[in-house]
Amino acid sequence: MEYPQLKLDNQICHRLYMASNRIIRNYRDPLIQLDLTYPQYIVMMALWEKDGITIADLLEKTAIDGGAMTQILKKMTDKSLLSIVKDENDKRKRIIKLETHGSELRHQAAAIPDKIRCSFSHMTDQEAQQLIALLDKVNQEP
Amino acid sequence: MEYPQLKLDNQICHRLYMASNRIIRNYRDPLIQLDLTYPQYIVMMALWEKDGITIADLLEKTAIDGGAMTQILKKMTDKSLLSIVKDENDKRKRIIKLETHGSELRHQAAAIPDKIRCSFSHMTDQEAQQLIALLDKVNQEP
DNA sequence: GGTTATTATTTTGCACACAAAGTAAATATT
DNA sequence: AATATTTACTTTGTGTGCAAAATAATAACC
Repeated sequence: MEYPQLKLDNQICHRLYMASNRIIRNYRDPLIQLDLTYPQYIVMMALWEKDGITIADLLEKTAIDGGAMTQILKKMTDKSLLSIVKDENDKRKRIIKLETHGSELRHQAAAIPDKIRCSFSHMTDQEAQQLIALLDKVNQEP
Repeated sequence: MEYPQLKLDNQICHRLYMASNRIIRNYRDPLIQLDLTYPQYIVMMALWEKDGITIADLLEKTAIDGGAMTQILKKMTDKSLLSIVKDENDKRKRIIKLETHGSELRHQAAAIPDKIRCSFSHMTDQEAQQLIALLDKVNQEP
């Protein structure tokens, strides 16, 4: 083969692309029960961990795009999951606060089976830990 | 912590999501030189490997969404990268054929540095092979 | 203290992922 | 052979990723 680096089978990025799409797709059904999309679910997980943070903090924690975040938060506000409050100390900032409905959803989310969560029935715990470590290396890149 | 499975740090899927987005983002600049998006680049790689295949074959090889593929191929046709031909044996099928411009782009694509291609300056070859094997396990899932 | 630069967020425009519904042609059923 | 089913692909609508430009408020500078 003239250019082996152009073979799809040799491309880590294509495997990541497929794996990411596949897992998000597997989440779709359980998340529809909660009336959440996958990025909205990430926002919820960030807020369940720490409520009342700024949008900038949320962007850093979730790695969601800033432009998308505005739209996502607007939709989540419409669903009464959270509210967006001005920071009185610094009026450029917005603070995101969970509403009752958003907090309560946590218990339902915890019931999503781990098999669906990770979609790794073929994978041992050790392999999962290995995968996490390798993905962290990828995510350290600039 | 009440629900450790809801912690973002414990989520393989969130790491996959970040890693996939990051690598595709890293591809953006070199691909802009070729006037390609990342999914269009995947289609090109599939065709450079095997020209003259059907859309169904292309969908299987690339794991791109069917609805998106129609639009992607239309845009690539407009850029004279390929043409879409009816299969005379089975008129439901379409055969995708590279045009001259599409074939020639291969040499430019081969010049994209491996560091950008894989975005893994922190990663040894052995770790890359490990990651590939683990991602293949993920991609075996239903 | 007024101008400039930086930070935090929003807006806009394009491309794609996905589901669901639609179309057209081949195949299966009877 | 007429109907039904399946296959191959397209269309539509919503949500998101991304870059670039816009807005607004704070911080920095002279």
